[in-house]
Amino acid sequence: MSEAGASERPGGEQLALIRAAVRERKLPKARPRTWRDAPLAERLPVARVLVDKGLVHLDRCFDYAVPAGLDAEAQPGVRVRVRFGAGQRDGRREGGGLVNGYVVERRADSDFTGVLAPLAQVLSPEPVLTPELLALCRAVADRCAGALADVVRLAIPPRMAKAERAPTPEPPPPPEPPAPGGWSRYPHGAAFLTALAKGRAPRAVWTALPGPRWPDELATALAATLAGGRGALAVLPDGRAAARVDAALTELLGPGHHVLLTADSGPEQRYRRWLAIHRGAVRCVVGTRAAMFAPVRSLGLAAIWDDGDAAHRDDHAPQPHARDVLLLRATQENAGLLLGGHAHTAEAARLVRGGWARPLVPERETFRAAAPLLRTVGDHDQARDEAARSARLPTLAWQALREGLARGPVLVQVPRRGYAPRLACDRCREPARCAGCHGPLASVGADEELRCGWCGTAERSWHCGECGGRRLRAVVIGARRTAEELGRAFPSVPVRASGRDHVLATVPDQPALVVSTPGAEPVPEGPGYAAVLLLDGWALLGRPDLRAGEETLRRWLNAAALARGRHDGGVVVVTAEPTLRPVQSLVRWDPEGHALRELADRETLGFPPVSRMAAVTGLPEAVAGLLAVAELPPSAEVLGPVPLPETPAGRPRRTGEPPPGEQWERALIRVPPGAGGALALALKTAQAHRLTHREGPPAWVRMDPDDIG
DNA sequence: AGCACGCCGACT
DNA sequence: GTCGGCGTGCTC
Repeated sequence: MSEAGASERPGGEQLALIRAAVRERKLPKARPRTWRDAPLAERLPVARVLVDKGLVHLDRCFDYAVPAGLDAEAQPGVRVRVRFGAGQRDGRREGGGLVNGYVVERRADSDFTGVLAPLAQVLSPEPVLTPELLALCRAVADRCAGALADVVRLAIPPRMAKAERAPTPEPPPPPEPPAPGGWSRYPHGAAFLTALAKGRAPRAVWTALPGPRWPDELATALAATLAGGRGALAVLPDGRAAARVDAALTELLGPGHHVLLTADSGPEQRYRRWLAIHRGAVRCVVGTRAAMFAPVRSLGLAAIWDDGDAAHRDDHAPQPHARDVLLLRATQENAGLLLGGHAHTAEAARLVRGGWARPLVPERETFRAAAPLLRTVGDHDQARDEAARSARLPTLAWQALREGLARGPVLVQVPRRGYAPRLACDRCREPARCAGCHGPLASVGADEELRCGWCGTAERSWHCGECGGRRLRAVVIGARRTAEELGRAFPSVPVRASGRDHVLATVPDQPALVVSTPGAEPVPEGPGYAAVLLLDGWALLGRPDLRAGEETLRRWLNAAALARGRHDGGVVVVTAEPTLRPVQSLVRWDPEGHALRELADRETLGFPPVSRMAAVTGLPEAVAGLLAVAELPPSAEVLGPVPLPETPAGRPRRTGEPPPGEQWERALIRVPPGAGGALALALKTAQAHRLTHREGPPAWVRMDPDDIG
């Protein structure tokens, strides 16, 4: 059976021959091939389709023929079904499963030399993958060394036919520009709102004042953008925070102007809301990270709250970070950007230092009026204090607690279990770092040999870079019980616990002992906590993590921001060495200064975010294999590989973590500023190469890894 | 990933 | 000769 024969209209005799061949199993059973005779679209008969398969080596589009019957509906952006996967035989398509995809472009011709398969079906005429969304997904995929189809899957929720059939209401008219409200407490606050309302694209890093007003301020910025006739988007780290901004926005504008996009809503409601945004019926979105791709029409403001929170990174491949996505959107869609929080990341500091964003910071006086009184209890004070030793609580903290409980709720922040850091200087608590690459030192194996967690170099003569100390100590946690004991010490007040599985949204303005792990602090209903105790800070600070200082300060500031102002008797006590940088930054309430110094340090040490990094993980063979094929940029520096700790039993395994029993390795690759794109491309190409050639077990690639020790 | 291709050993 | 092992490579 020749190609020519197949393209002829088969006569009865030929059909009989084919049937005989099928019966004799010379040919597999042919599917109906009505399309071959069906006429194609007259204009632009080729559809370029993004096939929904997230394989890196398939990270390109495929051309399909557009049957005349689908001509009208097969517009760019619509969902289609196509046959994909099987090869060809005798010039005839056979088999191959139906997969979903998106029409990306209609074309006059194809550069594919073979016979195009036809689109099998247009699933819906809704053009969900708009050119803007496609461009954004492409940029995100490139940045994360991921496949376009994977990113599109994050950006567009699964279709629900019922939601699509519902009629779309008209969008409400733009609201009146809101009053500045809390923004009048910031020197450039009103100007920022005006710029948004006038359709400009201001970019700001906002240091929010302590207290409960930031959701109103965020809502006001969104409303100002709406007033200027554009759309707005705010991404928050968790559902609780999103609900607060949602409530503030409803208070400000009433219902109908915005939607809440969080994981709580079911698939149909989620798609319904997404469609309302896509169709322009709603112009403002408040949500968690799933909202970062929300197709807001003519975006005027992309806002993110507390960008240091780990929840802002999606855990689906290729794990984009909401901050990165919103930065890309602000640039691509010419929108304003608001990066707000009580704390500051080094990434935020970099945007300000480079002049890309302006600081939105209140005057020192305003701070002083809003902030609580901040006190520290160092280890030395603690050791001297015999009386409090039994409760493992220094006198100062004890006093603050007792006095606070007389006036209202008291918050006790306790590190979560499992935050056991590795090694630190016995004298000054500075985390022990590798002399070569500044990675964290850890004691590995039974011989307790000291090795770098990044590059694996053995360290035989460690001494502390800060104080010259030569003794190391393993930093241990014993904090949770302390908090439990506190409850017994105050039997007359109720004890409320808030933690990971058990988060309290609010607490009433009554005396109560509120014990919480970082990030789960209940919002006080009244003016704030009378006192906030930040316990065992050294345990957070001692974590062998690049971001330990930044992260500790972030958690402290977020908890301290819930306290009453000092004029209302609000006190915050932190038990950590007062000379440490994050402790000093807390006491001075200086998140910008901390982030700037952090940024400068990381720059000299060659750390992110100035340098960029990628992590390659997998079985040793996989990591080595990928590194062997990767044509890394010449400036790239490979650290490791080193063995990766096994996934702790009990905790669900995250993507890119070893399955139980497998011993994985990790290599870090670091490039200087500007080479991040080239690094991502090189790693993606290497991935594709290994996958097409079936070269051993798979390796995981992650750009900008968070947990780099 | 599937799935079909092709090129070598045990069987009718 | 032919069936089928799974090593290789492609998917419009």
